[in-house]
Amino acid sequence: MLPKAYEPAEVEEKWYRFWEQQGLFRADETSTAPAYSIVIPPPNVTGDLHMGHALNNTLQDILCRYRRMHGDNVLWMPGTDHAGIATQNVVERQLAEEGLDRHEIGREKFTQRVWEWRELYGGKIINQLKRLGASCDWSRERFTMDEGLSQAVRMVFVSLYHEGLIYRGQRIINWCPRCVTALANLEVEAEERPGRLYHIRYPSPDGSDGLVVVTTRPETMLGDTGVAVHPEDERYREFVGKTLILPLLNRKLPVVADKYVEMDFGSGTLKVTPAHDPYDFEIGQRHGLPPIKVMDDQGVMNEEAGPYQGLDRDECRERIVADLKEQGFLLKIEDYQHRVGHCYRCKTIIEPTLSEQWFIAVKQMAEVSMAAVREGKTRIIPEMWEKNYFDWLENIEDWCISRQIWWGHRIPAWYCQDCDEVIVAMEDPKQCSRCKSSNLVQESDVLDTWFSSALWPFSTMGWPEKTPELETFYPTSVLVTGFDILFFWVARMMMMGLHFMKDVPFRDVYIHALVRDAEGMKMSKSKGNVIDPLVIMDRYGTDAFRFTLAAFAAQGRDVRLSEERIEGYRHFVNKIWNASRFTLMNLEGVEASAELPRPKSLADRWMLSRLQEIFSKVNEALESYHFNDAASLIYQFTWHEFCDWYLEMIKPVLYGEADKERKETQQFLLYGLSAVLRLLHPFMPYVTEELWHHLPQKDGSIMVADFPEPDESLVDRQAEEEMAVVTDVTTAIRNIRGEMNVAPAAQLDVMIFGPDSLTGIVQNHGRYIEDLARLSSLEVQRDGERPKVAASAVVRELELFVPLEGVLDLEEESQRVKKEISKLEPEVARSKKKLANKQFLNRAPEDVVAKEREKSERLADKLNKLQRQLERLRKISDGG
RNA sequence: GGGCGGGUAGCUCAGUGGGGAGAGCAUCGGCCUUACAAGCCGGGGGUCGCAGGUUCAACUCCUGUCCCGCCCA
Repeated sequence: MLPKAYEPAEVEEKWYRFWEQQGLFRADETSTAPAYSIVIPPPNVTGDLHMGHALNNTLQDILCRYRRMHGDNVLWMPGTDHAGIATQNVVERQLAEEGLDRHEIGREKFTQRVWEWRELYGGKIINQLKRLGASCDWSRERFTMDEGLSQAVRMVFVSLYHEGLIYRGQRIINWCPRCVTALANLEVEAEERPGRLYHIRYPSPDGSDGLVVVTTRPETMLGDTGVAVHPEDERYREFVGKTLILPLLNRKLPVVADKYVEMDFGSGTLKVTPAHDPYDFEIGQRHGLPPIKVMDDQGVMNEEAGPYQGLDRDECRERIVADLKEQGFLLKIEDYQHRVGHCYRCKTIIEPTLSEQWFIAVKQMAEVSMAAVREGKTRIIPEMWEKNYFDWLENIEDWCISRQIWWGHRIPAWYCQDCDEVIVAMEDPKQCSRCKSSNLVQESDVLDTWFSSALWPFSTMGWPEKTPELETFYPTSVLVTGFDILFFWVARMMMMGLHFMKDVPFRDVYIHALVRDAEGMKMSKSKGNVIDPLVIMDRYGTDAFRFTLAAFAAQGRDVRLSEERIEGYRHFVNKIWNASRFTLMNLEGVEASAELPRPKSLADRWMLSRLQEIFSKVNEALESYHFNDAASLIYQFTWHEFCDWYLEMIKPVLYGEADKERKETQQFLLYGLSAVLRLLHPFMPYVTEELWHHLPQKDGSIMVADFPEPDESLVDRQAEEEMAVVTDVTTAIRNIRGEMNVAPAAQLDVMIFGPDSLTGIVQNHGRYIEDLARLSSLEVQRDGERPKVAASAVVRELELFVPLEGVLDLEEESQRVKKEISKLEPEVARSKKKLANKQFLNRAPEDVVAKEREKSERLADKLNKLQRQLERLRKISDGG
């Protein structure tokens, strides 16, 4: 017999090992079964499993297990991402603890250290995914820095270069002085913060007032090479073409007219710093103003900064402000709220800087990627994200892909030291292709990590080789991910997939929400509101945790997680456990039969019929990514139909003497439980597997059992209708029992009056009612003398009486009936009013009117019956 | 400034091709009834953000408005 409560810790590890040993996660690239494939969003090797991963992978696992049970050939491709900057930061910190920095040990030693680090800790998150129950095909695990994937990266780079889509150029890029690397525009997070507006006077050479410029970053004035005004600005027309003097450095600055200048902002003038602002750079290009870089890579002022050389950019700002003030050039400082770019990895303020970097021209690929979604080759679900996808791709700018770090795919470009030739090739070149010089130096930059991630759906399957995996599993069925990487990753995979595979990387993109804390705040270490999934799994079991995530994963809505809710679903796991325990205790001598007999009893007919609807709705929900609907359907059925009603209804049969009847019901009980377990398996893999093995003759894994599909022939409307009468009557009697404070142990006599259509049902299924409502007798008549001292209720057209001679408090019972009446009256009134409205009768569809008539009659009848009962009570107490 | 999402029971959230408002948790009353007290039975609780409009009929459609969150500039 099963223990009284489910202990997750004892079974989880056992079954995960079992699945792996049985090879149940393995995909077969040669199978002809329908293929279903998902590539995992590769977590960072540096990472620990957080709530985002837990949700993301739970949903993927649900889909994979569901499809597997349908007989699909499922590939869930796992792996990790080398996470260039993040990983490099981790190892650099480690070095710092040893008093070293990477430059001391050199590039080769450093990357070796990173690999060592990866060997030691890189498997951590993989094990955490296993803990979650993820049914990935681990035999195919990939890493973005693997040999094969690196080959794919190189192939893509070389191809795009030769197609002219990758180029090298001088541009204003986003520079992180802490990470000492360029970043893509996407990798900069704009953050609102309080700053200041400095009004600075740039005098004319003759010593007159000149113009006042306004800036939030006074230190950049050291790089100013001009001042711009709007060509239509009357105020400054006379200055155009003249020069001004840059304070502190006494540089001559030409005044130019450019439409980019906003006349209404500040003074309507603009200091132009072409080397430190993207718009200024463009203005500089238009007017021949040279860029002057005034900072080095660490954000320290360089020799161009004159007396300020060697100062850090923040110190420099202070000094400049002080100097300007002292020399009378600073006219005003205002508080000003503005948005400042921060590095998405280290939160340092980004410095826009002129720099030579590698870029991908993405406009064309963006067009193709938009078309693919527009044409429905890839669906984005929920649809609302399509708009974001389009907006971003429409406004896309060239992607800066070079990073000045060491950990990553080194750019396969070589510079000839003798003739300036750039060589980009699949094989490392020995000599210059133009001048044959062997004096070649490889580009030291590596590629943006997202460059390799963009290839993930096909690089993991062996591209550029033509592999059976690609043949079978590309395009993948669905990509499951959070909206935060829609641009970083999804859009870029679309571009690369379409460009190199000539087909979309996935048919569907399912975008799920963010996991937040119970207050709706994003979880973060700095806020200290992080809930650790591993702790949760220890405390409540993986199944309860997964089910909670699924139950809250409503489309388009964030998941607010709190432990209370997880605890609630742990109760559900336990409920299933105990329902199984009950079943197993009552299955003695039953064998799992291949063929089910036709159900005869109401309980069996009803339960089977209800199951069919659940099957069809759960399938529908999972096919359309409505995880929460699927979860709550199963929850509702299992708890409130299967356990609360069905199991209670069949107890007398199971405990009874009638062998044939019992044997039959046992069959259905087993079938019902098996169905529930199979429905639940994608959500709760562990407990369902454990229970599966306790069922008679279930040796295999539930992982490969059939997911239930509806069988129309088992749908039994009549049984459902009759059951509704039984439950309504039962509930009404229980209600009386509760409201009248009748001891639960006391058995009641009940009399029921009403039309044959209903009394027939009550009569036929009286046994259930007697049992469920604990009756000593149930008398059913069409009509007759109503018992005098009795509590009553009206159920449909049935009048129910519970004689409570000597027990009944007449006043209390009158109050109870009155309460019923007062609940009913407004409803009756509303319905009558509606039917009195000619407009309604004329314009509403016939069936709606008919339904309203029927309802009105029903309510009126019920009201009438209650009023008669109230009258009877009054007579008794009057006659007293 | 532009875009998107949300405002439904005390809390967290479902729900709509327009036709009698739902769940879980919490709460109240009664039960240790031999699967489960992590349970069972019963009850209470909402003018569906606000204001207009369309309609016989609006939580649902339209317009405006307020509040909250996110994204982009």
